[in-house]
Amino acid sequence: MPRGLRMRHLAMGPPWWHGRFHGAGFRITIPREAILEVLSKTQKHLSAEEIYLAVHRLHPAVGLTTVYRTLELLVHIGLVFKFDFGDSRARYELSSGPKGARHHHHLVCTACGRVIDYTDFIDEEVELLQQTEKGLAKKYNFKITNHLIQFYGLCDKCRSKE
Amino acid sequence: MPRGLRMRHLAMGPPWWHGRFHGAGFRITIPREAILEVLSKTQKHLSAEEIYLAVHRLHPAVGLTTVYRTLELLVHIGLVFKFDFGDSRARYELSSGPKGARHHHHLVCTACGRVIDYTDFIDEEVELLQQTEKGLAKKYNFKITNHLIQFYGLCDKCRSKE
DNA sequence: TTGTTAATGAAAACCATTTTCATTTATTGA
DNA sequence: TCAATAAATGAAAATGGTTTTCATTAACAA
Ligand SMILES: [Mn+2]
Ligand SMILES: [Mn+2]
Ligand SMILES: [Zn+2]
Ligand SMILES: [Zn+2]
Repeated sequence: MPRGLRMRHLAMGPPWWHGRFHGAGFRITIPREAILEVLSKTQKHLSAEEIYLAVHRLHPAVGLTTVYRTLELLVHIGLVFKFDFGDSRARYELSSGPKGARHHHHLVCTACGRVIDYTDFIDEEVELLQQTEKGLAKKYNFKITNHLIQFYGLCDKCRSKE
Repeated sequence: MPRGLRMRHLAMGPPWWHGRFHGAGFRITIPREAILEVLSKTQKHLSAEEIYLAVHRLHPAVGLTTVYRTLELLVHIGLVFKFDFGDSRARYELSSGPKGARHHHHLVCTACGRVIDYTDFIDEEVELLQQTEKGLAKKYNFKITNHLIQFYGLCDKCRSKE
């Protein structure tokens, strides 16, 4: 028996997100495992095709259609965030890992497309957002579930090229 | 001589945005006039096709291609904002009128797609944003030129249908 | 008015995403 | 363990908003 594998399996247990799937009545499949694997191993904001290419290395049978469908599902159950950074394709990012949230917003360079995650000033932001959300909810009778904040400008490198 | 017309013309002068065009070396054309006319007469967030249809009533010769090209130009020179509210087509809005800015952000209903402009809490927001932008500019050496804030949730009507 | 060149419109191309449909596979309960 | 069943998948085609191409038109400086 391959001891290493056995031990690793025992030590790891099923991935933390299995519960989310079973709970919602969805099946755990190789494409889904692979896509979550890819997303959990990067800090980047990958497009559907980039995810497809990464998955394709280990699982050449997985198709781009399935990547799109899986991403839609993951967004739907809240495991993944979908963003538009203005490059005419959707970008995806794991919403949080097993350890918990890592809430952040984005800085987008309008020249080269670079995207920077930032977590500074989040505290003040969160406070303002809560206040704003409360006020808006009352005034417009809106039930706010989410928000999007992005800053646009020129990054370090593109600034010096001006 | 049609006195009414003459007087109106004298009273109005050339539209306020003509200067912006000439200054940037762009020509003033019927399609461009018509598109700005449409945008200045609505509070809605129109799609390219909706603008095209509205322009088409008075100027049937104007094509959809020109609408796209003009909108791109208007966004480029800062007269128009382009938004993505998640309905898979861009939405456009005049950035400000002759009287000055009317800065606002958006509340988007994820059920029916309704978009509400809001201007409340903008003061506090602006303060936080300035602070945040300053901090981010320093930390990441980013030159911030713009920001996007949107809240998502369920509107009045969609809430009661749940 | 005229010459230059930007702007335009129709049609075709583009391309990220979605749909279709026949096939495969995860799950369940006998 | 093994069918039964419905969910999930992959290939190919379709979709639809947007962009490109290219011949024609028109803004405007001289
Ligand atoms: Mn991010
Ligand atoms: Mn608005
Ligand atoms: Zn850059
Ligand atoms: Zn609604």
